[in-house]
Amino acid sequence: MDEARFRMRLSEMKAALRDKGVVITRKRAKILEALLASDRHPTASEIHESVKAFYPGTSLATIYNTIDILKETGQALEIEFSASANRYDGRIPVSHPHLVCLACEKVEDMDAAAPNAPLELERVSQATGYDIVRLRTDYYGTCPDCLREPRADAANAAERGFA
Amino acid sequence: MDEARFRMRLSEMKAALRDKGVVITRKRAKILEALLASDRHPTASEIHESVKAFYPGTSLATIYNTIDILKETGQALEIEFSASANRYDGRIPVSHPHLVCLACEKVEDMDAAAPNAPLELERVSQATGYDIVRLRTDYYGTCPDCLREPRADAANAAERGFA
DNA sequence: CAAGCGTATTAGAATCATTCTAATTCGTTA
DNA sequence: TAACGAATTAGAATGATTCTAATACGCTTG
Repeated sequence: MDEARFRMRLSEMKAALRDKGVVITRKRAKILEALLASDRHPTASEIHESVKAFYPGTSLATIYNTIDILKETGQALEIEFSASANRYDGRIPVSHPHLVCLACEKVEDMDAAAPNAPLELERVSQATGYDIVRLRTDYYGTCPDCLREPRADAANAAERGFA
Repeated sequence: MDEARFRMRLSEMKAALRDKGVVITRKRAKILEALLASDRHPTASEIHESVKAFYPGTSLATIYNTIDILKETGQALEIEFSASANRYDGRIPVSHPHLVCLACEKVEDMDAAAPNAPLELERVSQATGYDIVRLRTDYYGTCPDCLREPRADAANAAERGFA
């Protein structure tokens, strides 16, 4: 990311926050910079380390706080590796696409139009120089049941029980 | 999943475990059954609840233990929602495919041949009846750097530092 | 410049899933 | 039945995230 793009994106982010009435404090500005400066898709803790170099007293909570605002305003994408409990599939034990219902937390197999995984791995390996061994595809949304009977929480999940 | 498929898959799993010298205890058998019986892609804790109905004294550690064996033998697929720390992308704040290096834990954007997300969401919504709002695509493997200079651990990640 | 107010920030506790540890129990075979 | 290795256990440890309640900051107004 070159200097010009960096600054353009940075002011874009700040503008988006100000539009929502969020105050851009010096610490928050540093958090945005740290996020943009890294080409590693940093963790909250990495951003924290980076910001502490300038403002030693900064708390991790402030990082999470600012990240929340960025997510809410669509200015940062979270790549979730720590969302909730892992799920297990014993029926089809190889990579395949899943549908995740955000309302009832159901996870379904998406059989239709599943990409041909081995071929896809090969294609991406060729294209990127990686040795790709696994592919993950998840679609997030609301399932037909929950669309019919909307609820704010995940009560459906509990209610449906485990069987 | 009908009864016939259930039993077929169950004995397949047991056979695979026995092939590796793993003893199929009664508890382990129940764990396999609970995993297969659920059409919700259960969590470890859900499996635990289910098994406890038959063997009340069962420890969660036993569930994880058995799941580990299933993963190692390729008999269960883990859908990870709890793997490590979340990562953040401020540069491209909308869903796009990522390459994840399992050696150095780098996360890169995969620009080439990115699917057209909005169209893809629409297509899957149509096909499934879900209201799909988000798509996640991750390719896991080893990056070119780590292929050149192989290490068993994630030392690269620390070494490269954060910038 | 001081007072007051609302937001930002803080340290540390709480939570949750997972992994680890060290002791106990089980199952099989001699 | 004894003995051995594997399975299982409870509980502690770990790590990321969220929560909480108190403090600090920055702005505006008097």
